[in-house]
Amino acid sequence: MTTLLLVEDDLDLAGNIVDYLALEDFDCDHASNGVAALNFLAENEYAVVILDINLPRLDGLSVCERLRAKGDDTPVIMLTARDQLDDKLAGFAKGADDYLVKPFAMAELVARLQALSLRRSGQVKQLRCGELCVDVNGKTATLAGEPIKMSPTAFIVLEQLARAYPAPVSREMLSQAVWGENRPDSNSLKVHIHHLRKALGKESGLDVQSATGVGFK
Amino acid sequence: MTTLLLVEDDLDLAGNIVDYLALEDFDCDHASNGVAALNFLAENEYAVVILDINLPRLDGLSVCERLRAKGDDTPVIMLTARDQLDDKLAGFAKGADDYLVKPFAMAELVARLQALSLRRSGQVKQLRCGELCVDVNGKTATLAGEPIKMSPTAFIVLEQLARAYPAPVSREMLSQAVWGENRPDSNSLKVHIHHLRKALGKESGLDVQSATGVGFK
DNA sequence: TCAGGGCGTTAACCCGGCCTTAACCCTGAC
DNA sequence: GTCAGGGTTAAGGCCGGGTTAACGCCCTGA
Repeated sequence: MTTLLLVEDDLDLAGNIVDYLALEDFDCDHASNGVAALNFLAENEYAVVILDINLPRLDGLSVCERLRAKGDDTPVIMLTARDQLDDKLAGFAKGADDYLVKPFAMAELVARLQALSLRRSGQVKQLRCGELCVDVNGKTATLAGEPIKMSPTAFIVLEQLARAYPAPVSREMLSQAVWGENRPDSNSLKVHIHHLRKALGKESGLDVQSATGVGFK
Repeated sequence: MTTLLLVEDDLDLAGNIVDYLALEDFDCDHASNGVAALNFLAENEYAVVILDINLPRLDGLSVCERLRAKGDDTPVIMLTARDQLDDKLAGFAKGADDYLVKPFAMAELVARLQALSLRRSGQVKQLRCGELCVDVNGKTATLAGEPIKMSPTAFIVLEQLARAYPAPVSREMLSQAVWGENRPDSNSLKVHIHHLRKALGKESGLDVQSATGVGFK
């Protein structure tokens, strides 16, 4: 069951979508104007946002723009009757991930939702970064086919790095992933990263660090 | 510059796409049949795959299916003349991330490519000034493709300059960005700018100054 | 029950790079 | 000629990451 936000002012259509998606195992929150949408988004995490462009109070393009400005990268699929190329480009320019023109087939909406949500977070059990292959389920990793021996926590760190690859991950993020809230005092993380580095050997990419950013792959 | 794989057997169309994408800073490998595509994918890493469905040797749906079976989750955008709903659903079912029906506008293809590639790699926020490319998240900068080695504070200065480009930035602004409130006494800024200049080398534009305004790019 | 090994944590130490500072140099203007 | 402003360079201190070793815990197997 994945949760998503539907932003649509046509209540009939919204109802249809909610009902249909319920059958497909999607749970919908519903906002009927742009301001409400932003409020929902500020308070909850969604797998995807379905965003109509013509909205009261604040139009969909602006909603998307503000969302991105806040650093939120929740996938957005725009839903609108405007089918001109410029409209589409405007949507993508504001940070949309997909753009569907009304009228559309429910089945296509579902397919696109799944492509955006399922694939993105979870589901993918194998992460690949060049020679490195991380099996999230099996808690194992291989480098150029050779299995890598490492401790559980080292694996957690590696998994985080692999997920974000090639973007860097902050120390904060890594601590969060390993310890949750009550994280230990000292340089434990340093040591784990050190172990990880040693486990990976010198080959392939290593991980780097900066004032705030940390490790690549 | 992002690299992608174009799989298309119509050589005229493929040529057009490659040329057009080159203008948009995409670097394309090209495969003209399904088997070749899988070989490319086995040996290289791509930001996105553009995949025609009607292909010699092995059709696009099968290519995508095998790719996913191997655990590869490179984003795939399918490109085909088949516009029936069932065709689209089949594409998504095989693991496609997007589906574009021919004929399509090049601009839309580019927009969708960017949505697929940029977003996945952690929201690459980059500022460009001619040959110079500044990655705000990764805290790195490249000049004509070559990474530039520089200290954190030098990067902050560069980022400010790149943001304002081509407008000049006041010393005041730069100090604010680097130090916040309690800024140091002496000519530290001068030194950092000097380091930055040296890091950038003599090439491309350098930075200038005026009575109160400072550096361009 | 006890011994051992793996793992996580902590502390101590090393090392390099970065930032700062303080000269000094150069050029252009008055 | 002097002065002011920016540019350059070198020296020194500090901070932070990297490395290593030791300790304690838990789980396992004898």
